[in-house]
Amino acid sequence: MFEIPKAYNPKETEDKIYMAWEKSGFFNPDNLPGENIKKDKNGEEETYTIVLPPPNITSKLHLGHAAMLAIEDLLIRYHRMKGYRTLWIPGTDHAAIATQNVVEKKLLKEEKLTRHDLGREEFLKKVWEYLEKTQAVILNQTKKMGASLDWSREAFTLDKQREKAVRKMFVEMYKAGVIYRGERIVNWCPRCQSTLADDEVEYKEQKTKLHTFKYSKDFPFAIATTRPETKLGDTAVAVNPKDKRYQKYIGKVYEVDFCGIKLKLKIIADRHVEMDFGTGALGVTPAHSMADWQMAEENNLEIIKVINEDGKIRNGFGDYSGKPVLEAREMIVKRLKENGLLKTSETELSSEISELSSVSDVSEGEEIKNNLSLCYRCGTAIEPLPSKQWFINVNKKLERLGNKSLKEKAIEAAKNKSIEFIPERFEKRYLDWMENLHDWCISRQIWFGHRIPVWYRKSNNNTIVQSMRLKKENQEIYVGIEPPKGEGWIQDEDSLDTWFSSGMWTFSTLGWPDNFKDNKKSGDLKKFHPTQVLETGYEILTLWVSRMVIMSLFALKEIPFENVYLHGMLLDKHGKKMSKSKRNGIDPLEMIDKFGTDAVRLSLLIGNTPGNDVRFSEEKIEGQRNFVNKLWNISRFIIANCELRIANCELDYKNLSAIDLWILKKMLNLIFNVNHYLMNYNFSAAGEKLREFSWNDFADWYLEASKIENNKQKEIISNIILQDLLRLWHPFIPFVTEAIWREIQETDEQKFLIIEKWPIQDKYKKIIEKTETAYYFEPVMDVIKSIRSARAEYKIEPSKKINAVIYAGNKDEKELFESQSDLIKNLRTGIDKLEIKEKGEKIKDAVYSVVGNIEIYLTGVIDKEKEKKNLEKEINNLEKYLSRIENKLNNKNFIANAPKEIIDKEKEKYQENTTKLEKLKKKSEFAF
RNA sequence: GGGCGCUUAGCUCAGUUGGCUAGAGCAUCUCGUUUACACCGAGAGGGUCGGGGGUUCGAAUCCCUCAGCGCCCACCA
Repeated sequence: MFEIPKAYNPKETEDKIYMAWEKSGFFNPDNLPGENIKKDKNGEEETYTIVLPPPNITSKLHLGHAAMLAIEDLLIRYHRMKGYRTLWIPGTDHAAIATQNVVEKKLLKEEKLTRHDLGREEFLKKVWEYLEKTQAVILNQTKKMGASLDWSREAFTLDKQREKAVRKMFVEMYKAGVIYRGERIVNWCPRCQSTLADDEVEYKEQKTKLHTFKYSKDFPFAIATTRPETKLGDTAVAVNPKDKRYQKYIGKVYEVDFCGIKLKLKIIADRHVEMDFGTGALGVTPAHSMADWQMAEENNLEIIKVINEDGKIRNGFGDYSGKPVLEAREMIVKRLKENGLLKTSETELSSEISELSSVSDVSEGEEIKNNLSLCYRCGTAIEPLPSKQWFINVNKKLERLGNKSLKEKAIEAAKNKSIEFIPERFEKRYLDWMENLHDWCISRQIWFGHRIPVWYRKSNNNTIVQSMRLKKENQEIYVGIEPPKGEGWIQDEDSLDTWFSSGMWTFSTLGWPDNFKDNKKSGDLKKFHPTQVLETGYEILTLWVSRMVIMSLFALKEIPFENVYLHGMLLDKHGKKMSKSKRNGIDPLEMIDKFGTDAVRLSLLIGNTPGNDVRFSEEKIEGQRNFVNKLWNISRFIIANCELRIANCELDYKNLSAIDLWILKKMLNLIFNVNHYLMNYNFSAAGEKLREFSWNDFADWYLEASKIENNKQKEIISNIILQDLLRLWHPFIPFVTEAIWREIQETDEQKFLIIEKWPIQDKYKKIIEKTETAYYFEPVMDVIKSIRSARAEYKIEPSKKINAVIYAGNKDEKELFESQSDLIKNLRTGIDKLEIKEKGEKIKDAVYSVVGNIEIYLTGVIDKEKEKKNLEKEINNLEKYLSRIENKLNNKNFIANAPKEIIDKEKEKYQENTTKLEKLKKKSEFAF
């Protein structure tokens, strides 16, 4: 026995066990023993698949990852044991922009070079060199968490196989007319030199100056803007159609000289213009505002691009050209002021204008609050620019989807519950997002990533395109997986949005497109797609989850996953987001080192409900570490005290004692509850039930009792329960359970807990049915608890023995107590002489308590005052309680309206407690 | 501006379709080295369920309203 250490030592066991698991090959579903696998009605094997949300190659394991891994590994291990052919696919994401940024920064810091100094090829070499070093880190850390991922299927969003898939996808979407090249206002980050998707833009509230001015002396009214420099590209002025002040101007065209630049402005009406803001008139700059672009489309306006990709004014705008926007803004404000066109505190505009603009008291630059758009990566202000980009048309009706668009199908999937969200409320968020979805811009002006598989060949005709629209392009286009044959082809410089490749993750990892010929799935794709659950943080629901749906619908005409489980964010103990800069982060690896992986996993699973943020602290982990050790010691006790290791001997069903039956019933219940909670993704409740059973029921009662009453039966039952308990716990805390499993093996043959069968209730049902034991153990527990409680209350020294008399109330219970008298005497009760009677006389000078029909007298302890007070208190409480029930029962409406069970329950409670009250009162009268 | 979530014991959180005297873990207090475990055992205290109103026989739970906190989406030139 004492060769097993007193405390569980995770450090010594975990790595060894992980290596043994890997060696066993059971992480790979192909290696799972066939006889264990469930079959469906058609005789097909049931599978269970999760794809790991691929972490960025440059990231290190943080608590968010740890929570994700704990949850997914739990689901995977549970289903593997339940007999599904279970697959969990690992991989990493190239995270194009993020990675490129990291390498660029490093390059600048270490070598003082920009990527442009190196050129595309050289720069990419640097990126790959960097990856060599970082890519393995996160995956090794993943192993520390005990993740049972099938490493033989490891993938990377930018490896050869995925590159092929991405290109094929692009080509197919292009052929289907879903991918197109178009021009649109994009969020342009002048620093990253790249477009950003809508959801990559962050907003920051700031104060900015709102300028009110007239374009020129001969323009009839003033407009207001925060960005005077963009007004160089205005082609219209918009007013609200209901605005009486401006109605007469609508439709007119003015040619003005705006600070030296000639503008042609059409007055248009647009209902989105707010009359109360500024002057109620808005200069329309189609090239540099999303909203204005929209107006330009509707009113067929000319589009003049003012600002370049570098954030400076373009050529052709006089001395503004080449100036950064802020500088140009100052120049324009200055010039307007000089010309008396700007409304300032000193200079009023002409009377006509001031009248029109009287709504707001505008000075040279009234401070207003607005939201500045920032790049989510580098924080640089975003410049909306028109640019040629590749898009996915989400609204195009597709023959392959029954003449529905990708957007419609994606909405349908959620509405008809083909895809279910846990928690449910996220379905609404998904739908809101989908319903407002615009075409998805998939091209990014970065070098690292999947380069767009499009090649251009210029023709000689070099016409200058006046408008920015793609009317005439004098070039040939080739879209294909391989570069085209022939001379003069140049590949598109841009790369694809990271989400394009990660959106394909469920099927690109399962062999698409090779496993998809003539609309038929084969191989892994057939076996494992659609996957069962996608588990991730709710913050990337729209960013990633929705894209996966779209991509899968297009490529396979099926959903990528059946369920989406979203976990919350992990906050520090004060409810703040953990971050490196705040230094409030808890490093999971440090915690693993200190408390062991199982403790970390358990603390992430218990007390964490789907979709809700959790506050996390080291104390939580410590508490779970204590439990892990408790489980270790429970096992240690059983191993030491029972001769048999694997219980394969028959139970003598007839001779089960009350406590045996009790624990078996508890176990039956436990299996039911754990299954129920796990199937409903309520991991926390499942864990709590397991903890409660293991610690409070099994250890504190059953094992304690078995010290007093040790027999073969108890050894067998302890063993049966321990084994199933280890199975039930395994998905939560795989290392310690596997370690114990090794200890209880009879043979040298290595058997792994990971592929053991999940406990079934039937086994316990059968035992319980066969037994002739009729008693419940609960009354014994009540008596024992009552005695312990009295001992503590009256401060009886633990070493001091007392005597007890129990009036059982009826014959059955009398027999029960007689059979359990050893336990009643010795389970931390310190009873010397115990008398059990059916009923009897009141006993003077004894501590008295009542449980149900049972009366307990403890003698050898006398403290009349305390006894009296306690009795009075209890009687008082009981009377209050009874009067509450009485009121209820006397309430006609209650009797008329409440369901029968509820009324019966109340009546029962009333009966029981009335009897109890009577007994207490009698004792009280008798004793005092 | 629109939407979602949260507010329950000192702390962190459960509380399924309204129905046990509202629960758990941690912390606190008392007692205890009883041969698996002090990372332990026995016992105890602690809550007007954010405020107000309503529906109902009955509300932590449903509705309205107010307040505070957090998140998401959109965006005003």
